[in-house]
Parts: sequence; structure tokens; C-alpha cells
Amino acid sequence: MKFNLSKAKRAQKELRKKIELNPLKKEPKLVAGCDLTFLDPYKTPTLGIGAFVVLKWPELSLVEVQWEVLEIKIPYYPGFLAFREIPLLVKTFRKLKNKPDVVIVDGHGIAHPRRLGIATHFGIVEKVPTVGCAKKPLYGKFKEPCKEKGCYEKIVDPKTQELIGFVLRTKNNVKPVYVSPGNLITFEEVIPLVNSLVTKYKLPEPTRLAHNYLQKIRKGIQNACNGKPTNSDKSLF
DNA sequence: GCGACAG
DNA sequence: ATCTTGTCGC
Repeated sequence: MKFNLSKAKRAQKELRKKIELNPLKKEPKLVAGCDLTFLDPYKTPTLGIGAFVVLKWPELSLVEVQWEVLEIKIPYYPGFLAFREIPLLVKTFRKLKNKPDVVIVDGHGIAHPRRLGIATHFGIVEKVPTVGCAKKPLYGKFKEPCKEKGCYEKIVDPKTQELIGFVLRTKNNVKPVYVSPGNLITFEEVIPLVNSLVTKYKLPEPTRLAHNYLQKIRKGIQNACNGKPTNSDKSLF
């Protein structure tokens, strides 16, 4: 059965009513990051691998890592990323023993035409505070922030002029990231939080580490199936 | 009608 | 999102 875009759009408009941009209840102790990778991203049913990392805040030491696999049947449509990726994110998230106080999601939060980026959608489904941190814009207008680390500009809805997020420069002279509240967090909180998660790379540590773990896991799975160049191969020569 | 379009 | 090394610039 094919994915029904107009039905999905209706679901997003319904879910939008559940968005709560309230302040965090308490200062976070644990911050998580998540990401997905695919064995064959250009094929429609493909094997997806999801990962979550949980870090202690603010020192950013590793507390827990979990990963899971799931068949992904829904193709990618801009604006509907959540429908493709959330089942696996949820499956992986529920394995965590250490429940994070906030989750950084690879994608947008409310910086979305219907305010339902994947970070927002996930935050509503799991009732956990979320922040969207994307590498590329999806929706909204903004000015180019100055080139220095820490500079940012507002992203506004071109239709309503509402504030929907920020473009944030996390490193000097490096392409910015696109930050927006997912759910259960405020605009005022997201920029300081993301800044506190950036060390020597452009992406916040939770996201970057989740991505790195996934690459290792994916390569491990690939050469567990296909032929694998192992140490024993080298030792033959 | 045209271009843009998270992962 | 995957396949992939070196290379140029700050």
C-alpha cells in the first residue's frame, strides 16, 4: 500500500495541536542524540539502522549507546521525513535504560511548513523534550549569520512572519546549522543548549557521535553479509 | 508555471 | 541518506 501524502498532511495538522513549547522542567542531566543510516538509501524498502547515544550534561561523557534495525518501507518526501524515520527512532529510543532529559534530532523541529519536523513529531510521540538540528534548510526565510562561531539569525515563516527557528554558526567560517524547538522546550533555550553541545566540530556532540557509531555498525553488518576483508585475509600474505 | 525541497 | 582521496583554504 502506497504512502498517502494528503492523509499524512492531515495527521500533521492534527498533531500540531499537541505542540507544547514550554521551558524544560529542570536543568538537563542527560542529553541524547540520534541518527539513522541505510544499507541502500536509494531503494524503497531498505534496511535502516538507528542509534541513540546518551551523554551526561554538561561534561558530555558517554553514558549509553543503543542501536536497532528495521525495514523502512516509506520513501523520503521533503516535509514528511518523520513518517519514514520515526518507527525506527522509537524502537531504538525505547531500549534506553537512561532516559534523557532532552533529545537532539537530526532534522528540523517546528521550522517546517506545518510545524511538524521530525524533532517535533518524535517529541510529541515520546513525550520527551526535543530540539531539531538540521544541516540544511527546509522551510522559512532568514539572513546569513555573520561568519563567527556563535552568530545566529532568526528563521521566520514567510507566510505569517512567525519565528520558527534559528540559523546558527557553530564554527568560524563553516556552514551553519538550522536549530528549532521540537517539543517541550522554548526558543530561548535551544541556542544556549546547542552551543553547550558543540566542541571541536560543527555538529553538536550527541548528533555527531550517533552518526559515527552508525557508520561503524553499518560497515560491520555489511561485511558480515558480503565477503569481508579481515585480518585473517592479510595474514595469508 | 517555476523552483525549492530535512534525511 | 551511499559510493570515495586527496586537496585547498582558514
